[in-house]
Amino acid sequence: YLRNYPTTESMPPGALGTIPQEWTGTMTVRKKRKPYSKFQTLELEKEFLYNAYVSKQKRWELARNLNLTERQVKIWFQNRRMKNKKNSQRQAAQENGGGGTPSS
Amino acid sequence: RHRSYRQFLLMRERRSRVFLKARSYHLGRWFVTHFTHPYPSKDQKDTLAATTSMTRNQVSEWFGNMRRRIREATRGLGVCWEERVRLYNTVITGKSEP
DNA sequence: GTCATTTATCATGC
DNA sequence: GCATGATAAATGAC
Repeated sequence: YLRNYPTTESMPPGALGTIPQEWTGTMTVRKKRKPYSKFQTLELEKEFLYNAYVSKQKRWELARNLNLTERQVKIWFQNRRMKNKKNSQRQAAQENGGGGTPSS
Repeated sequence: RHRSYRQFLLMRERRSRVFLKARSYHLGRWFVTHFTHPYPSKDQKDTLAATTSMTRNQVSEWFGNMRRRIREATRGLGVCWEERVRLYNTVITGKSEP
């Protein structure tokens, strides 16, 4: 079933392959992750508490006020929803599986 | 059994980073050589699918995602695909254009 | 638009 | 120094 597939030998060394500029032969790097400031996180959390899904208008305002891009705000809400979900699942599993006090 | 074996192979393919990188690069090369119209036809998708061990639908998804993500990142900036691709990473990383 | 998953980096504790 | 968790960011699929 395995068929031919392109190899990395045809690519520039160290290239990610998925960054558009690389396709033209330009060397690029993936964006480094920058943790957000306390203020930024707090404001985002505040809005998240109000609504887990942010509207276009709100997204634009947040991006402007927090000096982020709309893309970053969008991604933050995505990640935050996933975090929320994971936490709820863990809590539910703890309640069901543990069946009460886990210690002593 | 066929299904699970197929699934197994797909998962293994998916786990191979080298494969995924080369696959994207291959599709990306097609993208930049068709800047005037980066919308592969059905036949072109089949060709690309064959050379990358993808399905036609995966190829469609890939181009759809890429066009959308590039367009969104460079909304209001580039007028053509070539310019948008050139600007993409500088917009994402927030660095000023060289 | 979303979600699920993965990747890469930062921050922290040891 | 380095395991480990938290979390931007990227990616494939829907």
